[in-house]
Amino acid sequence: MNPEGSQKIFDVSEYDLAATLTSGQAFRWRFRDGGWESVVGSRWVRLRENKKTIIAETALPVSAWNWLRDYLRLDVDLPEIIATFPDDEPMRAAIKACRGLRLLRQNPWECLASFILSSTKQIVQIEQIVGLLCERFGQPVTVPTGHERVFAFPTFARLAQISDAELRACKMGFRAPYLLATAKMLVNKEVVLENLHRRPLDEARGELLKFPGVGNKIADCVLLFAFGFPTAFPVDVWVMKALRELYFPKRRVKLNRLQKFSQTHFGPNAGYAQQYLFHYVRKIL
DNA sequence: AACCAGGACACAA
DNA sequence: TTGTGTCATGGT
Repeated sequence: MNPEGSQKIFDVSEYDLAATLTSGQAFRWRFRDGGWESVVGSRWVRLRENKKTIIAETALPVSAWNWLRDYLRLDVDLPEIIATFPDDEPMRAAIKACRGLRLLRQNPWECLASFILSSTKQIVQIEQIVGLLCERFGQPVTVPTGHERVFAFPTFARLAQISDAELRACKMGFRAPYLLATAKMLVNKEVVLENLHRRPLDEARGELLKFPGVGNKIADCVLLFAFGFPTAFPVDVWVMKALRELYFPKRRVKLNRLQKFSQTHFGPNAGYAQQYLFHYVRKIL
């Protein structure tokens, strides 16, 4: 393919790349030429899946692949996770419909910024906004010869010096001041994202809630998709629909009640269960 | 053409 | 604590 780059074959089982990369946890993966392309950190990468392998290809030489193993969480034993799900009808249906669905481990800042931009937006629109942001303010990364230009996710230091108007021009609307203020707080070290994964869940959530535009739902997304807290359970409109229609049919249950239910019912890997429900209801509704 | 989208926030009651 | 309007933009 590209003689300058590297290729690596990972042995995997129960890993559905398409489901994982399009399930609304990451917003920068695109399917092209038979593979999934994105930027992880500052590296362009293309992933293809065979029966029992994932083939990774980079544009630059790579000596160690732990950055990608970590991102894809290749060490996770999925059947072991699924075995902890509650044994009820909705979960059985979701598991059956989402074989191989995984959670990623994303960069905290990119994840936080992306989900600040996600509120009351459809996934396709979030992808568009994030795409514009990277294209306009991100550092260019090396791509295979002849490939279109690709950019890294912009740093918070870079975004902190961008005007409100420039951000709104990326179609993010009222979310622009939230993103800008968040970037500035990070520059000033009012909140530090590093090592947040070592803190207790509630403390880590408390730190994330300090950012403007971040409430419980977005905080839980970052806790789950970036910091790897296995019980974080973001409840958005889709998960709310899933919980209402699958667990409380024909009863008008309030969001607060659903959140309490989610914290007690889904076990030590509730976050994974949540992702299965999310992906499941979006397929059947 | 209405309705809705991986919400958060200020403000009522 | 629980409910309502508002914010910006575009897909379905």
